[in-house]
Formats: sequence, C-alpha cells, structure tokens
Amino acid sequence: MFYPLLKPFIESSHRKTVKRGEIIYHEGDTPESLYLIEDGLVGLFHISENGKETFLRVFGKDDMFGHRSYFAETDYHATTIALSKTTLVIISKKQCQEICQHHPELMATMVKMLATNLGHAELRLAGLQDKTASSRIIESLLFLKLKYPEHIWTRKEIAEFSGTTFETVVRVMTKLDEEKLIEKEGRNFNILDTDKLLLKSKEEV
Amino acid sequence: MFYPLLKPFIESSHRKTVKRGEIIYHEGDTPESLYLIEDGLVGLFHISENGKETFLRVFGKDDMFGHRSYFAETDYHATTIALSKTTLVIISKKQCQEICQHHPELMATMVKMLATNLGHAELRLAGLQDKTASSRIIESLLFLKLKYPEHIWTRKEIAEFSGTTFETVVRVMTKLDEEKLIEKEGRNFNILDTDKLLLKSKEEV
DNA sequence: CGTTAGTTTGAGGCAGATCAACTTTGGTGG
DNA sequence: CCACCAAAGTTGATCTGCCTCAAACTAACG
Repeated sequence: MFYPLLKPFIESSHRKTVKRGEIIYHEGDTPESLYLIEDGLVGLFHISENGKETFLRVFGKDDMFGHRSYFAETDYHATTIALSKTTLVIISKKQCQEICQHHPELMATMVKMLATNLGHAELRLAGLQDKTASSRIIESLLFLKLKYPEHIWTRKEIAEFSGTTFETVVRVMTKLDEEKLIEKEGRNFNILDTDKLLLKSKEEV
Repeated sequence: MFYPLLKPFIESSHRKTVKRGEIIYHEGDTPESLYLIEDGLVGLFHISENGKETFLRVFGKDDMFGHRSYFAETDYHATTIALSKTTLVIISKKQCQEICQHHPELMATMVKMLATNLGHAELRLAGLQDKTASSRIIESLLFLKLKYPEHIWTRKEIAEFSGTTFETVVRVMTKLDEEKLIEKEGRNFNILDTDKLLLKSKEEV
C-alpha cells in the first residue's frame, strides 16, 4: 500500500530477489535501507535464545518494511524472513531522507501506519492474556488466509502468529474441519464459513 | 517529553484534574481530544469481557496520550485510568490539526515516538511467549520502579504490566526480598541491586 | 521415487492460574 | 491519637490448558 506512493522516486533503485526461507535482515543489525515488496511475502519474526519464534507482522505486495527501525533510529528489533519467492526494492537511507524532506505529506501516511500497527500489536498483547489458544488460532486463520489467500500457510507459521504451538494448531484445525468451518486440502486449507468462525473465536473466551 | 514542545501553543487550553482510579476515556470512545499530563500518572489498560486487565502503557509528567487513536483515525482501543491524582491539559482535535499543519517538524517526533512504542509492544508480545513469569515480573519491577520511583506500585499493577497474576507477583517479590535484591517496605518496595536483577531476569529464560 | 519438510495423533507433565482463608497496612474520622 | 475498616498483601492447596516429547505418517518437489 506504500509502494504506489513512492514509485515515482525509485524507478532506478536497486532490486533483489530472495527465495522462501531466506533472511533479509537479522535482529540487531543496523538499518542501512528500507525495503519495498514488488512481489512476494515477508514475515517479521522475533527469535529468542531458546529458538522460540514469534511471528510479529506480515508484509505483502506493495508493503514497506524496515521503516520502524529507521524512524525509531534503533537497530532492528526482529528478523525478516521471506515466506515465498520475493522481489524487493531497496531504498537507501539517503534516498529516504530526501523523499521525506521533499514530501512531508508522506509523513502523515507513516504516522497513521505506525499508529495503526501499534494498536494491533497492543490488542494482540492483550489477547494473549485473555483469549484461549483456539480463539487466537481462529483469529489467525481468518487474518492470514483472508489477507493472503494465495499463500499456503504452514501450521508452524499459524502457530507462531497466534502464540501457540503447531501441534495445538493441528488439533484445532482438525476440529474446525470436522465442524465444516474450514476444509483441509493437503497442506493448504480453505475457509468455509467466515461468520461462524468469527463468532466462534469470540465465544471461546 | 512532549509537553515542553507544545507548551507555547496551549497556554490557554482547558485543564482538568482527576483522582486515582478515575477513568479518563473508555475503549471504544471516539477521540475528541488529546491529553497532556501536567502532573501525575496515567495507565493505558485493555479490559476484556471477563474483566481481565492488561496494562499496556504508562504516561507520566509531560507525556501525551490519546494521540495513537487520533493519528490512526480509529476509536480508542483501550481505556486510560489515572494511577494517581493527575492534572491534564486537554487539546481539541481542531487545535491539534492547526499545530500539526504549522509545525511539520513535530510530525517527525511523533513518528519516532510511535515507531519506538511499536518496537516495545512487539518485544513484550514476544516476551510473553518465551520468557517465564518471574523473568517478566523482574523486568516490570525494574521498568516501573526506575522510571517512576515515587509511585507506590501495587502488586496488581505489576501483575497486569507483566502479564501474570498478583499472587505470582507476591511470590516472586517475596523471593527477591529474601535474596536481598529488593526490599519490601510496607506496600512499597525498593530496588537494592539493579544489575543482579537484570542478570536474573535474563537467566530465568 | 526417494527424500525431506510438513502433518498428525497420543500420552504425560508442569508452570502458573485459580480458589480460598487469613493478615497487614495505612488512611479516615470520631 | 486511637480505633476502625476497606484495600492491599500473603500463603497454601488444588487444578488445568496447553506445551512438550515421541513416534508414525504423507504430501510434494526435484
């Protein structure tokens, strides 16, 4: 959603293609550039010492990432990994400074985006305390599949997004399949009844 | 930290005093204004249907709040409650629009603040998955007490900030008191060894 | 058509929540 | 200044949702 706004400024920018599983930057690295997704899917993950991964945000076609650290003026707080074959446009910090200076109206878009993300992050934080695992899994299924229907979400990705384990995701999905609210199709799945799922995610506390 | 920047613009603004426990705005309300704290302490909480409260952010002297919803252009996603007697300066949306228009440099400050907050929220989100309750409690004790030493933090507030229960906070604090890392003093407590606490919060996984 | 990444299912364990009963603190007003 | 009492804190006992571990199974790709 950011890309079209910037397109005029970056025609000549450096491009890079990464394949599924490839790391784009690591937590702790110092930002040298911003990234735009020309095509593909990228996940932002926090990986703790014991190896536990938390799936913080997804970025799709036309989304920007790396901007949070750039504007916070800190090192990256998490790691970005390509979830599928992805083509990136790389914008240098210098380039970004120029764009920001000459186009202050983009800052308003950035403020709105960050404020929205902050709200989502805080609601997820709260949800982790007061919702059951299956409620969070259902929410994640809806969010991930409705937003990026073409991607085959693994149980592990869904688990890390919902703050559970992949075994728990498997069990919940099996139950939802039996109840005909989703249908499993190989490693993929489809949503059959969005409304009932939404309802169910709310009544499961 | 925002107040001083804005002081020139708001001399004549409306002021309001609230006492401990008073609600300033509710989740779901539509923002009509922004708030600055002239003096006192305010907490942002998410309260779920079953009554479980999550303590999302603290605001102290010279902090602004209510801005996230204003800039995201959504209803409030959480509730603000005064943690002590607090004097507020209320800025209307119209006033805010004018300030933003005439002082685009303030937008840069806002972007940085939101980006920083988003990073913190996401790290807390990840911490909820990969850290033990006592590790999170120790982090919360350090954060809350070092940032606002004058406030007498209740066990309930600490629990809601760390994502645990007040009984667990009591047990962890009793242990830390025995180990002479903190000292309990009536309902208050003091930090005796910041470094060892920091270390301990890291080794407790 | 072999290999590997991803999925499924069951059994068992535990960190920390919940429930319950009791004590202490510190503010208030008589 | 003291007596009262509501709010806050303490401690122990019990319970449970979900994670962990383990051991097959199966899709899908080269």
